[in-house]
Amino acid sequence: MHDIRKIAQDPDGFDRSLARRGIEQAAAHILDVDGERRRAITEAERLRAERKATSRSAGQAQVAGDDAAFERHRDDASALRARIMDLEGKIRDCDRHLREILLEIPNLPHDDVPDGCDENDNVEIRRWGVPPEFEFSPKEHFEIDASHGSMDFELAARIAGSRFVVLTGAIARLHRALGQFMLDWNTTRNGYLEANPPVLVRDETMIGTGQLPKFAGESYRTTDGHWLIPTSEVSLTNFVADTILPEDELPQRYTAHTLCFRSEAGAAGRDTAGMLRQHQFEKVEMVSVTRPEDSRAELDRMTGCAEGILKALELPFRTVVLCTGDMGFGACRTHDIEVWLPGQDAYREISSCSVCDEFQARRMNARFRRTGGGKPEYVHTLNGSGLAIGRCLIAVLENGQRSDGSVLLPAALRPWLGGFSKLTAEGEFGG
RNA sequence: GGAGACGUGGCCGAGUGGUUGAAGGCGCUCCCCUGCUAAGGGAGUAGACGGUUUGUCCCGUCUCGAGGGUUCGAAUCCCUUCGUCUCCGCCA
Repeated sequence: MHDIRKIAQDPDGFDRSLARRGIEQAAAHILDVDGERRRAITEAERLRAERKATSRSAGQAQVAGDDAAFERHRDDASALRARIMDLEGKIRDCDRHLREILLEIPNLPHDDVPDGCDENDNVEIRRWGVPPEFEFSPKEHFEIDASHGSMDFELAARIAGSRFVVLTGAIARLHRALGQFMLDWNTTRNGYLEANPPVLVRDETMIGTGQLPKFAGESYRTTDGHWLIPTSEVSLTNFVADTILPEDELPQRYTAHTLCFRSEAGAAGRDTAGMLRQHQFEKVEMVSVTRPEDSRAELDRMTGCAEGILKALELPFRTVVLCTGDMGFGACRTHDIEVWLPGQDAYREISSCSVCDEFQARRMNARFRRTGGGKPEYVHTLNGSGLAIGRCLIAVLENGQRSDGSVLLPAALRPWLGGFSKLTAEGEFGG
């Protein structure tokens, strides 16, 4: 959500920033409605002050036993009432209208974010690792012998439909190990506080992080009105909703391992094979809440945390800055980390780290107060995957595959795999 | 799911229609006194919005979980909603 005062200071700049994201101009309309609202407020407040004094006089007259004066004051106040209610209705309409407009306008990109339309215009900022060489044609994760019998899409389709999978045996355990490994890594090395939050949330929570009102179709809703979170960014970031934090409690860093649910509306035909894109998946998330002056550095820190996990797992990756056209609704700047998938011969997104500045904080009313005192200021919020677990499983399988159908597993996972470091072609642990 | 109770400022806690933005206590900040610790005295201590100003000054309005309503006037009455707690039922 944007600050109307900032829009008023530089309406053209606001519209220019929107244009970079391909959004048509909005400042003039917003300021029109706001002007109308202000005029109504000023007038209503004037009348209310008058009514207040008149009502007080009526009360005093009644106590004094002056019936004539009481009735006169009462009637005067009564006459003001209709005019005030009229204006209050107008103010409500303006507020509602403004809110509707503002809630649907995306965040503005930072100046140094590259312009562009889609993922083709994203800018690579670094690579790590070397894609492995294979003396055979590397397979996709679901084709590899080691995973073949333990990754059942037909069974999942029978019980749940498309875009689900049933994992069994060693693959299921490997998947679980990845989640545990990442969560432990984030708490012990990256300074995040582990949290286990609700995955069903209310409307306001989804509005706070920006999923609602505009993207209702991308998430699932229960019959009693709850939403299934598409990412635990929603739950974790809203920890600070409606609070005023002391400055010395910033930054706050949370991590969680949760299920995530996405309807994948509009993704028909994309990534239909395998478990790259599912309605239900697991993700370890990182969320930071910082002072405004610290958020940009926090984004680099967070990106580094996510990259560190891939390094520990010895998975080659590249990091890109999303262009203005490819950024999410609430972000000012986003770093995507793309892991190398030999089976696809491509880098694919496995983490997305974004700084939202005060965009989400305004929506959820999350503020802090400087140690020296003063007015509360909005915090800055950041979120990033650390990492998407299902996709990480894919990367581990595809990068570790060998010609005999077995898979070498990253050494870092051994403590979470009972000491094993290999999947046999039969899908059993070994080594 | 059934029955009931409750939601007041950083915290505790008064207050059932008229100068109550809100007694009192605690905490915190500043000052005074006392002259190591302790104790005592005084002052201050919410947010949002609008106007004014652009001087971190002033004025006004709103906010007693939230949103509506009744009334000349509501923290106080009514409705809706969210949350908390207790008892019963059910349940991983």
